[in-house]
Amino acid sequence: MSETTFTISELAREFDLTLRAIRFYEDQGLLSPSRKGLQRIYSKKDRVHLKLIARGKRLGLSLAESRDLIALYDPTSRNKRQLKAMLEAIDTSSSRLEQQLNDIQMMKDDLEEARKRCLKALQANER
Amino acid sequence: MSETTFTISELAREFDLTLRAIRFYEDQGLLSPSRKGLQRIYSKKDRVHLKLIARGKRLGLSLAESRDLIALYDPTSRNKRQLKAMLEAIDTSSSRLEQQLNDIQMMKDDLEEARKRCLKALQANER
DNA sequence: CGACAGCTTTACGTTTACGTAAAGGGAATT
DNA sequence: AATTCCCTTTACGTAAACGTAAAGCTGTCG
Repeated sequence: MSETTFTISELAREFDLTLRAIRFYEDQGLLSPSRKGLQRIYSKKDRVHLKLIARGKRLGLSLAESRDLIALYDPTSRNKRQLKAMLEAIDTSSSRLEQQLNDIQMMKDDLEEARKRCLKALQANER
Repeated sequence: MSETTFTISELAREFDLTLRAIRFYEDQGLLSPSRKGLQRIYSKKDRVHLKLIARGKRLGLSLAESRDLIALYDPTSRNKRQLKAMLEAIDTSSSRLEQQLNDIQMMKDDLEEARKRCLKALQANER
């Protein structure tokens, strides 16, 4: 659209999401595009949010979890209690990511073995 | 239970799943425990399957996707066409894992930044 | 024997994350 | 003026993955 604003289909294309999905995220309070008449105009901030949502989706996060992560980006001033809660949330997320890294490594190993078995079977099959 | 068989609650504890979930996976054809009267007796193979399911779940896989991965472990003889299809499935899964690795790295970086901001805000807050 | 503990089935309910019409506004192109 | 394109709202529908009673079997412990 311009340098700083985006249409819904531009974002849909960029992040491989449907228009319906993007509107749904707005419904859930994760995006807040402005309007030009009826049409939605998305800001850079909206785009960042959507990027986080898409990334979270690929890692199996729920929208609620992505919402929490988005909140970590919001530079609103907070009191001590809130800040400590944020640090805890960050730790929880980090642990989960570590677990996922582990899972991915195991799965990669498994896939590599499966590939070998497959190739061997193909060779035996060739004759 | 013994060295080679498991009860449903043993597996539930080990993989942090509910009994209901495990029974559901059986319903979906991913597990096939034998019976002792009414009670389910799970084999080592069942346990392996469940481990794959749990791992897949943590990475956001659907049950259908986990089912496909489990099939890669099954050493049934296959024809050429099937073997080629398996290799394609393996490639697809691998690509997805690479994407996830990427996503995790970005998310870790983001979380680290958020943590720093948080600590800084806490410091400013102390005075 | 009674009462838990742990397992079972059946079956309806729920949450999440959208999909899918149906009907229409508004600008541009033919 | 009519078509086309892109966007909109409203609203009902759906797939996946279980949750949650309700009611019953089965072994063991006091």
